[in-house]
Amino acid sequence: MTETTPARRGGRQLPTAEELRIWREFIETTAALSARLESRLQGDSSLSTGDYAVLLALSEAPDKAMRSSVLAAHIGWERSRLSHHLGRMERRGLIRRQECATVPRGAEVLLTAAGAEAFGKATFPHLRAIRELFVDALTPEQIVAAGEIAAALRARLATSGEG
Amino acid sequence: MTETTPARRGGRQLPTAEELRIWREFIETTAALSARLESRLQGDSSLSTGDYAVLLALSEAPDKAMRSSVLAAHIGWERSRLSHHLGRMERRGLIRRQECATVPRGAEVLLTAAGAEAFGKATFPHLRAIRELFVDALTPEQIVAAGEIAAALRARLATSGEG
DNA sequence: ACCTACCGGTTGACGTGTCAATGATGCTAA
DNA sequence: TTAGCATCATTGACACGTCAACCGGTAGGT
Repeated sequence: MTETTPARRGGRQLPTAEELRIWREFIETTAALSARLESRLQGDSSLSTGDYAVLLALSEAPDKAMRSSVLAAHIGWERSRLSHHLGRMERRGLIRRQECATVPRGAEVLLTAAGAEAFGKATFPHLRAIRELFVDALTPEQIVAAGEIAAALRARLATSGEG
Repeated sequence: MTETTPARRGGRQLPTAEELRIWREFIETTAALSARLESRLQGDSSLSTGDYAVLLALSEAPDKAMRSSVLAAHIGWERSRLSHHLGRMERRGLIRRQECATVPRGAEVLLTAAGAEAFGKATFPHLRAIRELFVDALTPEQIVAAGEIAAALRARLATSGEG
């Protein structure tokens, strides 16, 4: 972090070797962490994190139901992605879809009893895993730092071109 | 970070609301960052980050060639994943596979001229994007902290059960 | 020699994600 | 009225990842 600052290198656009090493460690570790959580959730409940996100949103919805596009916006997915995923979840009986009475061409997504039960059983182990693999792995200061780093990265993503 | 320590809560196993908020922000932002890098690389060079990892390893290999399983170990992939990916890359002419003379049943992966050229063209924009979206988004202290956080998370992943 | 066990690599099934194209339906303006 | 046009959702094609099964060959033990 000391020997060669960007300025000293005269407008260099490329990361240093050390920056690149940290980048790789950072991005690969977070990916591995996601994968591990995914695998834990799968083992504990036969749900994917995608399933979990959908079920969580529906569980918190007033009538355990949401319009498809509202749901997509809520969890930050493209409609196409959600549509594919709902198809798979419907096959497994976790949700149902029906025409929406109020909105033309709207599709109402309903949480089934099986879906609610699966979500209920998944919640505790999932949160415990987050605690074990993330919260307990870091010091309180590191958790704060992680939040700040995420915020800074997110801000950069928002300002740089979406492409 | 101070008001309620885990101990004060009597062996609680679940994250606090604030911890959970940071967790979500952290994991979603890193995923979005990966996706953005992927999309940049795709736009600049028509390569995926998987392609890039393979081409990078082959480029650095003595003869621009590696045995399949050595390559898999080098980039940390399962053999099956690599096999599928090499099939796709071979169809696009980025690499070739041939029987390995020295090792029975071994497969030698060769970098083609087209592969070397695609990698060469991709490198600079890719590193520039890493600098723009990661290095320049953070303060030097945050970069160090990111490295330490990654190391701590990685250590935890290594010690907790692989499942 | 033969049986077995492992090793390196491939394959198939399937879940997941993106992109582009396609219905179906209302809104708006000539 | 009707010709666009946006909106909501679905679909198909394809890339990518994991898991489990498979195959060919070498090596060990009996």
